[in-house]
Amino acid sequence: MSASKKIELIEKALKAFYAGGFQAVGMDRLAKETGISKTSMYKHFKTKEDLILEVLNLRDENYRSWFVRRIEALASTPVERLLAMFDALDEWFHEETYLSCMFIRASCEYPQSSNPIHKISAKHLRLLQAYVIGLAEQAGVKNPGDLARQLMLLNEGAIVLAHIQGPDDVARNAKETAQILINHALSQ
Amino acid sequence: MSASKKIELIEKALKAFYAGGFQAVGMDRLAKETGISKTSMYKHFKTKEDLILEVLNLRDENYRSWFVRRIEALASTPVERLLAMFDALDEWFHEETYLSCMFIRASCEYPQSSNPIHKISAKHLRLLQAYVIGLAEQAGVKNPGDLARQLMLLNEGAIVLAHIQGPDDVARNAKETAQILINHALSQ
DNA sequence: TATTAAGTTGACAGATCAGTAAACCTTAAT
DNA sequence: ATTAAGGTTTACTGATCTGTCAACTTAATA
Repeated sequence: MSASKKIELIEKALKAFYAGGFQAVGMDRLAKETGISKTSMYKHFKTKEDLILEVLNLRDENYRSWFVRRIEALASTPVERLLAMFDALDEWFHEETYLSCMFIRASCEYPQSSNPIHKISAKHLRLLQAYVIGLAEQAGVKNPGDLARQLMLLNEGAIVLAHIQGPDDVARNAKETAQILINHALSQ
Repeated sequence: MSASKKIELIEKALKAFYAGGFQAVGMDRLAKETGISKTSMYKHFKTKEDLILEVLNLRDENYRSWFVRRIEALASTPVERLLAMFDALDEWFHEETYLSCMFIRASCEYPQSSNPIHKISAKHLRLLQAYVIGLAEQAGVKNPGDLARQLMLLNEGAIVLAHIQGPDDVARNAKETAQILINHALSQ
């Protein structure tokens, strides 16, 4: 399979799995929706699970890249950036296709922590948290690790609530909550 | 099907679906694991989805009942109870079988908000939030709704992080974060 | 132009899926 | 002892699942 065809497959698979679910979308349906034959798919992916893993890797890279760039576009200082996290989330929540975070979805469909699909979800969260710790350090708070963990709680909670209850107000509430926590962290 | 057999089926189905996933666990496997024949199951449940809905209803009742009783056992005053939410969560997170919240799991496997399974997840969250608003009101904060939403963000965030990253420290971090938010709410 | 590489099509194997049915068994009630 | 109710066993239908294969088509390359 040519490299460009492979990327095309992964991108299309990402959309299909996100919209329909990893288990609900089978390889026959995936072939129909992507326009790529099963034989081609199995030329480059040993199994369906291998494809899912590549899909999650691509999603991780794309999401974190977007997230960082979006935050940097929305705010200039580290403190403002910590808050801008939630502005970025708000944009994402209000996308018509929003259906929670692909990694939460993956870890729910494959709940055992030993599962490679689940492990990628854990890695994704570690990388996100590392970024937030970085912002918290730049913001000059006394305990950047603590603040980062607090904001991660809000981040993940907002993602879930926006999906289950609808996107309105969730990110705004999370941002207001973050403001309180950041103010508190700065006053230590 | 006798009423007691039906409850037994729902309870055993709850365990099987929680451990393995709603879609991954089929009706044949469910029959093997519950010791109840498929013919019996279909005498009382028109479809697999009907069974899942009953499972979620039972889980909702059981969980909220346990949650309220556990919090009341752990703390006496409304403020302490708001914090004790996270002590209760901590106990749950450290159960060996812990695999996130069944409603987050359900909404991830059935992500479309029009799906009845997804709707039950939304209802569960509304009921939980109503309870927390009640505690916040009793605690005498100026904006109980705001505080309740903040604590729900922590609640859902903690549930997800405990599942994906492991249970250690998650509920404790959430409790410390809640303390900050409660103190802030009380000082308004 | 011939050859090679990459991809498609349609069929297949073996398994599992949700749901149904007939025949049978067990238990409870009369 | 008989009957009714409730449940089980086994097989079934039609569909879908993952993954593979042979034959074919299209594109790229020498």
